[in-house]
This record gives sequence, C-alpha cells and structure tokens, in this order.
Amino acid sequence: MAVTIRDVAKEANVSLRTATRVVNNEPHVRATTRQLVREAAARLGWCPNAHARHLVRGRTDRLGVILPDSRNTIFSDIASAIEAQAQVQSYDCLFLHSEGVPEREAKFLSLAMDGTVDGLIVMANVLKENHEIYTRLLEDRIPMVFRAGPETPGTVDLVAVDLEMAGYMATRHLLKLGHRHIGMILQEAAKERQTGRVDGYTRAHREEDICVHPEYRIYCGYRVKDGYHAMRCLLEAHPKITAVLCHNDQLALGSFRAARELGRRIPDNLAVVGYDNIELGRFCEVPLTTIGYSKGLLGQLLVDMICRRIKEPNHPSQRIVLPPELIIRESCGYAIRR
Amino acid sequence: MAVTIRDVAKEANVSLRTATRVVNNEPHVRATTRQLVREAAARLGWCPNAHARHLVRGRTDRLGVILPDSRNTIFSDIASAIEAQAQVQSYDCLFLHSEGVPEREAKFLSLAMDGTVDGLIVMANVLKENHEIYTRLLEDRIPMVFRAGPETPGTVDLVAVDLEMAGYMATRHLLKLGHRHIGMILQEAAKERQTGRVDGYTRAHREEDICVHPEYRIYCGYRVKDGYHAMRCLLEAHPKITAVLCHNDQLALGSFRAARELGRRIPDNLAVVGYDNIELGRFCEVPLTTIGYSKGLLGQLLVDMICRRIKEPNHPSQRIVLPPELIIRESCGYAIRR
DNA sequence: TTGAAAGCGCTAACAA
DNA sequence: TTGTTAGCGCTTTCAA
Repeated sequence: MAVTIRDVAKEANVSLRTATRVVNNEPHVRATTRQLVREAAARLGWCPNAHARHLVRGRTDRLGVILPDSRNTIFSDIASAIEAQAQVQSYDCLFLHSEGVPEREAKFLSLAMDGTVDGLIVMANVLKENHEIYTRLLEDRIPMVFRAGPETPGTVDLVAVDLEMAGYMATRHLLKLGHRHIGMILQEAAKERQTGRVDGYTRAHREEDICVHPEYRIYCGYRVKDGYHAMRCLLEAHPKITAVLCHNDQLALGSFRAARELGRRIPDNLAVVGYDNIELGRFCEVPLTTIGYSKGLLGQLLVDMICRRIKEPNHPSQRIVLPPELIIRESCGYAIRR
Repeated sequence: MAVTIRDVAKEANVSLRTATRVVNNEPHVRATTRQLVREAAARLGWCPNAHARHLVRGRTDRLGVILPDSRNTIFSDIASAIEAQAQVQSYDCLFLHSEGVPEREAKFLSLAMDGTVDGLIVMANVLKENHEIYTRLLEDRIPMVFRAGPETPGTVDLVAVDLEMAGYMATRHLLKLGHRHIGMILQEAAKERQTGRVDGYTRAHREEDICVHPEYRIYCGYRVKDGYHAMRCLLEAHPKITAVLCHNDQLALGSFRAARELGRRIPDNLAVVGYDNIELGRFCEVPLTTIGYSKGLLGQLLVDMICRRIKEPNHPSQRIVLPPELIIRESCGYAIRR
C-alpha cells in the first residue's frame, strides 16, 4: 500500500522520530542524517497523509469560505482578497459555494464541526433554514466570521458595507440628475435582513421632499435572468420609471436586455445603477455606474478576524462597517430633460 | 476538549463497538440500545472527527475539481453539473480555483496525493509548469480525469468538445452571412494545445476558397479586460475585419465595449461569435451568438469517469468527444451588404 | 447482540 | 543529536 513515514525511517536507517524531524524541518538533526532521510523519502515517493497529520495536530491551518453564488464575480473578487490575506496568515482556503441551497450550506457548516477546516468565513446570505445550526456552531464556539448587512443582529464577528449610505448615494445621484421616478430591483433573499438600501433611498427622497413610491420596488432572485425578468415587470407595470437602482451589478447587467426589449435606451431614457463594481460593469457596451467598496480591505478584515477568533476564542466580538463609494460611468448619462 | 465517540459510549454505558455501530447505522444492535446511544450522542453534542474517520477508512468520498478561472461562469455551470452527478455517485466535491497560478494548481494536486480527496477532475488549462507533477500523479495512479481539447496527447481519461467542429461551424456561419474578413480572439494559454478552433476556421475558409489571414488572429489572457484590449488591438490594426470569433463568451462580452468605442455597432457593422453559451450571453443588450455543448453531459461523463477510475485503477483509459452546437442569437445580425 | 483490542499514519512528550 | 512510546478519534477483526 501507500508508503508511510515508518517506511522512510526504515529505509534511511533512523528512528521514526528522526524522520518526522526531517520532514517537518525541525532542528536537532545532523545535516548528513537529514540528507539521508530526504533521499529515502524521495526514493520511496513518500507523501504525508493529511488526515493523520491533522488528526494528531488538532488543526488543519485551513479556512472554509462559504460563498452564496458562484456565478456572481463579485464573490470571486472577494475570494481573491481573502485568499491573499489568508496566505499572509499562513492559512489555506477552501471555497464553498452554497448556491442558495440550504442543504449545501449545512454541509459546509459541518466541515467546521468535523475539523475539516479550522474556521469559517460566511459571505452573506445566511440561509434562515440553517438558523439552528448557526446558533449551535456559535454556542460551540466554532470560529466564524460573517460578511453581512450592518443591521445583522447578534454578537458575532462581522464586517459590512454601509448599505444605507450606498442606497442614499445612488439615489441622490439620480435625483440630482433630475429623475423623479426611481425603481429598485432588490434581492428577495435579502428583503428582511438588508433594509439599508431602501432606507437610504428613502432618506434621499425625503431630503428633496420627493414622494417615495413603494410600488416601484420589485424583489427577485440573484441570477442574471432574474434581473432580466424583474426589469421587464417593473418597467411594464410602471412606465413612468426613468431610473433603476439594482441590488447588485449582476442583476443590473441582466436587466439591460429587458430595457432594450421595451424600447428603452440606456442611458438616453433609462438610468441604471448597480452595486459591487464588478469587472464586467466597466466593459459592457454602456459601462455601468455603480457603488463600490474596497474588496481588498473587506477580504483582509474578514481573514484577520477569523484568525484572531481562532487564536483567541473568547475575544469580544467585533463589527466593522466599510464606507461605500459612488462610481460614475455611463449608465446614468447626464441630467435628463424635464 | 472535544467529545469523542468514547465519551458517547461511556455515557450510554455501552462499548465503543456498539457506539460506532449505531452512529454508522450498522445492523445487529437492539433498538433500545440504539436509542440509548443516539440520545447520549445528542446530549453530548458529539460530532464525528472527519480526519480520524478518513484516516482509518483510507478514503474520503470526496472529489477535487480543479477549475481555471472563478470569474468565468461557464465553470460554475459545469461545476453544477459535476456536483449533481457526484451526488448521484455519493461523492462530495471540493471546487478549487487555480486562477492560472501554477503554485495554486500544484497545491491542489497535492490534495490528491495527501488523501484529502479520492480523485481529481481537472478542467482544462493544465499548466505546463506543473507537467512533472502531473506525470508523477499519473505514474502513482492517482485517479484523475481531464476536460481538455481533443488533441491532448497521452493515455488519460478525458472528455472534450470537438473544437475543430466548433471553429468550423462558427466560421461557416459568418462566411454564409457574407463576411470575408473574420478575426479571431484566442486565449494565449491554449495557443499550443488547442489548435482545433483555428483548424476549423481554416477548413471553412478553404471550403469556400477564401483566403485565410493569419494576422487576423490575436492571442490574449482570459479575463474580461483581455477581451476588451484584444478587440481594440485587432480592430485598430485591421479595420477591414467585419466579424470576430472569440475563444469564449467571457472574452466576447468583454470585447463589446471596445467595438463600441471604435464606432462599431454590433451587429450592424460587426459580428461577434462566442463559445460556451453562458447565461449572460442571452441577456446582454445584443444577445450573443455562440457555440454551445451539453454541460450536463460533460459534467456527468467527467464524474462517471473519475468514479470508475477510483474503483478500477487499471481500467483502460478512455476519451470522449462531445459535439458542439451553433446557437444563433443577434450578435451576428443578418447577411451583410456586399 | 455485544465487546476487547489492534491499528490507520502521524506528532510530540519524554528519555537517553 | 537520536530514539522509545503513547496517543489523536475512529473503524473493524475477531471473539464471546
């Protein structure tokens, strides 16, 4: 069967202890002995068994990162940032895509319980179906940090973007451009837990004494096609709408085709604002005006938090809120004629 | 510390053996005893240690899937198909994104060596830097299957799409529409190992006795922005070009903005064809004409192959080639005026 | 139907 | 500098 470190020790005529010393780069081994063991390992093609190692060490130096949607590239961007910082902290990452399926998310959560990973970074969309499991994990002091809306309840480690401010900035931008009928395409899954965007939208309207139309809000899924259908419904139901705020860039991009099919031209007679600042938004035919935030900082904070939680399980929990930034490109055009 | 199955056995006043029988749903346990153990486990909040279990079992029932680019949604689609079939075969999947970085790919390959996964599905873009490692893995009979071009050498399990046919179909479509100056935006990384598209392109031209311009081919990276830059370069260098074949949809979508910046309107005076049939291609402003293939079948075959390889390490290797399909939408418009 | 005990491959406390 | 040995938490052979 597979060659073990015992075989290597035997081959090199040293004890098991010496062999492990060598393969783990521990000191107190004569250089010649070290060489001997190295050669034996290479000759036999020895490869350490991860399970044995993790079992005895009681840790894996591995982080699990639960992502909601593998098709939305914003999560790839954040994942990159997480991975970069994890490397700094000497951790490997396992990226896990729940795709909005509770059973999948639950399975990933069990990876923390069964020791496959040392801790979990959970990116948004905590599924309420798994609420019990989360509670249990938290009670069991399994290291976890969340990326979520600032309004998330509970005492957990968390980093968020100021969604109220994001909604406010985007809305104010549109109002200043002269828009008076601004729709919102929002994500159903975040309806209850992320009210920030709507709050900001409302505040911007109030500030200008402009009436808010709740019927201009439509809730949908998170896929590209959902953005398409949402835009169609919204525009067909409320043709007065001249601008739309989208929950994220993916939905915004999906909505472009619907606008065109209904005879709308972006930005000539329809303005669209996204959220996330994904790469494709810069390169689509009409570059997307959007809300951005520092993905690098987000990833870094998430990793640093989980690492601290792993090292100090009793450290008081912490929440950090990141500022959003309005990125003006072309999808809102210039001020509309009144 | 953590509660072990020993603790559970003690709590239930049974032996270790009986406890494992219960937690693994083995027969030969009296119903009342079973119940006793279950309750004890629940009371103690016992959770099996994955490493211990995998160590002794010698397997994990887990597959590693190496993907080249987390930002290209085609891989999300194929990953979904893989995961679905893996579930049928009772395997879990770990999705690993190499992002074109040799070190990352190498690290993932080691997951098969160290027993973290039972086998590996490698999606395209095998990095030549890791050629040695691949050779070693193959020699060590680590279960691996590849998704690659049909022209990939060696005796390995592999499933491919007929790229020559894909290139032929796309080119012929454009030629029939009247295009005579057809550019190609190709992926640098696949330049040497995937010549199929170019072969098909050439064949279609020959068939019509139309001259092939090698200078109409440009090679670039795989990101959206690479598609943008490639299209700019290509069109600026060769304004005669009226149609462009892209290595994949992601690149095609990235190229749209470049065309617009150069005063080209798709499809009015520029036709674009992609490859992969990603969701966004249906919903961008001008839906993308592209080459598709059965992602479901691709994923299924990949999984079935790796499972067979795991069960029968000495089974003769197999290669399967899937047929491509031309999906006509709007990005090529109608026949151009000559 | 139940249990005692060996051992998966590795690390690390302790001894020499 | 090197070696002996006891586990990590689990599965499984064999015996009762």
